[in-house]
Amino acid sequence: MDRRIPVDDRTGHRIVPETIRRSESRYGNRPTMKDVAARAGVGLKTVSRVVNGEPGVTPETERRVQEAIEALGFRRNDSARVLRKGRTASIGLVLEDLADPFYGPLSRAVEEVARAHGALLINGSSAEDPDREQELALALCARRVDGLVVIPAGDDHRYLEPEIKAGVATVFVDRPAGKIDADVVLSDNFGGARDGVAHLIAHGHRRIGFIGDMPRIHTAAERLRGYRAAMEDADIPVRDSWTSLGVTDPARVRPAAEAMLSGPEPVTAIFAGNNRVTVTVIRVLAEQNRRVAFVGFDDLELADLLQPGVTVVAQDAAAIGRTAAERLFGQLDGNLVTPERIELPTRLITRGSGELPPAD
Amino acid sequence: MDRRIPVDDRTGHRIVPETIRRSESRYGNRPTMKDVAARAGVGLKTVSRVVNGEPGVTPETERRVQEAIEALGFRRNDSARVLRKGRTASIGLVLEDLADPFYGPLSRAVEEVARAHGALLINGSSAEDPDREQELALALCARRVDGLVVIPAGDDHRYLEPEIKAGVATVFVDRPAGKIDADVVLSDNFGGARDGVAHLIAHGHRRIGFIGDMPRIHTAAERLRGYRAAMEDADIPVRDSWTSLGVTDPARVRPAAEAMLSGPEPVTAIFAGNNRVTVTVIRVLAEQNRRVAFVGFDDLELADLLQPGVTVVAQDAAAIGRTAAERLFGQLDGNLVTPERIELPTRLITRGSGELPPAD
DNA sequence: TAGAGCCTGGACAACGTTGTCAGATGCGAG
DNA sequence: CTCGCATCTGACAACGTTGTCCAGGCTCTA
Repeated sequence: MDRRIPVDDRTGHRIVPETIRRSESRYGNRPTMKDVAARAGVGLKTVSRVVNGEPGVTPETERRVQEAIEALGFRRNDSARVLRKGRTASIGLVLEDLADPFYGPLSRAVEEVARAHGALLINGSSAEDPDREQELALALCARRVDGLVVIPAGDDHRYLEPEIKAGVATVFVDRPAGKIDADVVLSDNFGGARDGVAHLIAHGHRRIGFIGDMPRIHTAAERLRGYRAAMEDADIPVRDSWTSLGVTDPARVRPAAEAMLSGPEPVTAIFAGNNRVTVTVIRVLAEQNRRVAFVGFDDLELADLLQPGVTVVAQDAAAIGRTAAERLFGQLDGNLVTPERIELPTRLITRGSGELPPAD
Repeated sequence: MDRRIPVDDRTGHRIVPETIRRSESRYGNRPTMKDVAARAGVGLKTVSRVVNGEPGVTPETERRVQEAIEALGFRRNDSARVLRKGRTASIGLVLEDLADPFYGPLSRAVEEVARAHGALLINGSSAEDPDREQELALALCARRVDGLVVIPAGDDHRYLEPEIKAGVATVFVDRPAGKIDADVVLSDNFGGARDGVAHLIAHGHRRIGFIGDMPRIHTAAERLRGYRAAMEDADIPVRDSWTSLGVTDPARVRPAAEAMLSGPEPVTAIFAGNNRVTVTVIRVLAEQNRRVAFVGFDDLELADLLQPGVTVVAQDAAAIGRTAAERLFGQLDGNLVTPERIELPTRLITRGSGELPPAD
């Protein structure tokens, strides 16, 4: 393959014949409106009119144009359109991890609302990394998405200020934005956790463990606060050994749970701060020979089929996504001006594990 | 809200004063390279050079430009860039439903590969509707995505021919493309189902039920074929009443399963054709007082915690996504020319339900 | 000190589309 | 026959960026 390409001695740039250069600059050579116009024997603008269904074209002309479009396999280049019109009819969604079952329905809900508004959804996963979140969000802004739904990984979103000022609609989801004033849609994490723990207390438990994520994550902090509030409401002092923070991966949740269950003052019930923790705790509890009550935050598929059924505080991921997206398009339509914080209620689903009495 | 907008009597177009129109045409007024150039007191191209890290700019000039960029909150408009360069550095993913737990990891895997190639991922759900699939795929092509990963809903993809000819890299996933020749990445549905059913047979079952989706769906047909092959290999004639096709929603799977389990020749084991069927069948089996063996296609979270654990034929969604995406970028790099069909192996995970003996 | 060569910077066209506006055409009325 | 009007059509600029190419200033050497 000695197909040497001549090089400009001075600049080092490759010198390529016009014909080759053309086919190199894009894949294949897509027909443009100009090509269609030429083939149909009409003006450029007439083609544009036909493509966009604008009035003022004779049926006969339209037919000729349609024929040419068909024959050439023309498809309008939306990039160029966007450049001209200013709006891209696409919105961005920055979430943590699309593989997480919580985000699938959320993303889908956002997509459905976007679709109803004629917009496409571009999404990316931050992998819980603030830098990557920023990189992604800004890349989406560079694409000139009309709006941005962000599930924050970091806690400083001032980098979005110029974008918001420039008119990019922005809604934060699941956790509030850091250091800027913006719309937020989230679950009532505090209330949900408080209710879940109160549920355990109502069933006679006093020594209740809490395993959650790092408190620097807003949801984790709120749920911890809910746990503490419920305990305080019931006048139960909380032992340090009953709470485990900052662990979510199985290898570390397991010993944390086991420690709570042994110790001098073993817990009789555990509240899990999120779905990943829940899964591991359920595993640990299944291995115990005494029955320990359990309530988890976030619902799980098949939770009702386990023995006992898993009682959970459920969030409605789809509702959150829908609300956020609607808020976003509300901003775009210019109806919404002042940022708002919308808290969606959670729902306690009792299935058995949370109703077990203390095994003292 | 009587904010009437004057309308041109003739065209019906809204007549909007220039000032408003401008702010309507884009949100806010984003600074352009021209603005940056003016502020920094340099030429347009110099700004471009700085933004793209091209050589040939004095540190001092670069500093001035950076300062202006900072001050104005400039961000390059990638739409314009795309128009000029021909490539969008984005790929499209058309899947069935992002809320389905199978597609989350798949999508995420595609995203990771895209990211490694500096591309963004735009995805959309077809909701298993062929028209919507086409609409989505073509919308993505209009955006000039560099490539397209499609999980087919329909069975005729000739509408993509002009796009493929124009250079849009295309890979089909999970099911082969209809009526066109293109890359496909899928699981060994036939082999997986055959293995799963053979596993049941090996544990002594002869009356084995199959509940699957409509055979017009390729995966469903292949799995059915696998079921039949396994039965035939063991010289077991299949009763019509043992197979139920075309049902996936719980309301219809339930009676189908119950019918197989009663009847004159009740099955002693059931093979489920996909994850949605699996969930319902497990529910039905949990209510039975005799133990029925079970193997499902597709893994489930918590499958190991059920009593008994659920034996499944697992697909590796992430591997499928990764393979497809790599194939896509392979096409884009011009390495791959002839379409190929790549089948990924499935894995039988034994957890108990599939090892139950027949309860005759 | 002049000339050659390098380095930096900027003017300009082009990407494919849409908005504006004016020209062409056809028809009916004066 | 000419004018006016309505209808249809097309030339042209602009969107914001990048590739090409040339100019001017600098350094280095003879």
